[in-house]
Amino acid sequence: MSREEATSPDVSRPVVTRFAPSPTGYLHIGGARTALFNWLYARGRGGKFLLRIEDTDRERSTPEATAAILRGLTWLGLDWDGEVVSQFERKDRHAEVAREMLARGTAYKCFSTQEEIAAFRAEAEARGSYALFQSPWRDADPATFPDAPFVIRMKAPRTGETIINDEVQGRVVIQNSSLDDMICLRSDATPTYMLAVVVDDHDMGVTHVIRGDDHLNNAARQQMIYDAMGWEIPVWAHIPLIHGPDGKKLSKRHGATGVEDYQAMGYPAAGMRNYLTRLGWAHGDAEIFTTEQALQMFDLAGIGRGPARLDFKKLENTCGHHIAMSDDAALLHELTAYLVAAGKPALTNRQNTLLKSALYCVKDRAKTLPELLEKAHFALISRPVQPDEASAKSLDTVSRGILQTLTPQLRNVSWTKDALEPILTQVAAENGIGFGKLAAPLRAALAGRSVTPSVYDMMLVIGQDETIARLQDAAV
RNA sequence: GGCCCGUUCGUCUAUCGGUUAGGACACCAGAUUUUCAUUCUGGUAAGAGGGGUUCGACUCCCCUACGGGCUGCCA
Repeated sequence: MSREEATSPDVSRPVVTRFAPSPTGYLHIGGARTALFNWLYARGRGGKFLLRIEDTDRERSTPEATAAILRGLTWLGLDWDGEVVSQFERKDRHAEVAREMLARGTAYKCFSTQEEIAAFRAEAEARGSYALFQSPWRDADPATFPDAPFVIRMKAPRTGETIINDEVQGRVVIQNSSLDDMICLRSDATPTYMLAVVVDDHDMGVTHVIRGDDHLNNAARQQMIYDAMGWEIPVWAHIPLIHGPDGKKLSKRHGATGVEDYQAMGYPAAGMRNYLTRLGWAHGDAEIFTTEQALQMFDLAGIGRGPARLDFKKLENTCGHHIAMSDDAALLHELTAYLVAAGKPALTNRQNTLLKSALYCVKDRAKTLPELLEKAHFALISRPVQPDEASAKSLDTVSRGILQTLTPQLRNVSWTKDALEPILTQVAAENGIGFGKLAAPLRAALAGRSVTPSVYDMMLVIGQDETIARLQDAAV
């Protein structure tokens, strides 16, 4: 199979992967998944995961974007090794390599101006054809060089083919005749992306380049630079991009595209990781798994070749499982971070304590953090309880009367479900109503909601005194 | 325009020439439940189209369609 043949592992080298975003905006969901795949691959193999900010485009790069990317990765729990590398700061090294290519004869100085190149293209277009720009300086005699600005271009082979052995895409053959002599160093001596990635990946010891498949074609040009410098080519893995629910390329039109938006919407990081891992990757029937399990299972062979669409329902379902699975302390911690991210007020100590004791009965019914908070509403509020519209309806005069007869019976009982259950059932029976009819006003009185956990759980969580007080409030 | 990549239920996917094409989400029906939810049971639902190769193709090859990418002194 081509995917197996594509493998050229060098088991003697430890795995080094990297995530290399350009800081032109927030960390979008597709980039987050790319980072996750790199992280999983490296960490699952005892390797290193590096972070490099591709900030060579000074016009569009901002420190705010870099900060947002770092925040996003941190939230997702994707920790990187060593310092964050700024590509811009390595520009001297890039220029050095360009000069070395010059010395090796694998690159050349090109004095063609941008106007000349534009004119060349315009002419080709006017003829209705398309032609690669071929620099007249490729084989020029240095004696003819003008005293003018120049760029350094790769002296790319014009015949033959370049073969990309990709772990995901298989063997991809690119005709060299379809590639031009790309610019490596601009006339202002700054490197282009094409040169900078290769130099950085090489210098950083990157062994596996896992990135979006929009770079698949670029890999051929980059491979030429590796060859020109006599460097070892990394293992390529070009993964399909994520699309919106409508199958179109992900954009702002689809709403939330930044990972921080997801945090603010209350998706737990563990659920997010699980969902993103499964998006475009599979390992048999594994659906819900911990990060430790993902680390064990993740491999390049499991990555699919088609673009995957975002499915919020499945995201929610996955997150629901993770909320139910996570331990209370971690959940509370995450909840705190969520409130900050969502710009909501923090919980008081009292609320925290009550919420903690309420978790057992709300954890497995929430798919997101705000949903969890809503289910735990009864534990977060203090008297007087304000019933919402739906629950207020069940507090009519009849049910108020019932609450009045019930409350005194709650005073001298041991506060356990076993002791409370017979009392409530009996009160319901005495009034000739089903238990459901009694539960409704209880919910309204205790939580001010018509949808809550079991009334027993609520009573146990808030305690005897608070229960009686809330019932008395509602009974008058 | 040229080149490159992709295409299995609505969605994420399994399958690596021989399966009643499996699982998950969603959806529908039923059961459990003091509400909602959870949980449980069952169900609907797929190989883009057309040619080959082969005893046999979802799987290999070609063409078409559709989607995406690259084709910048952007990354």
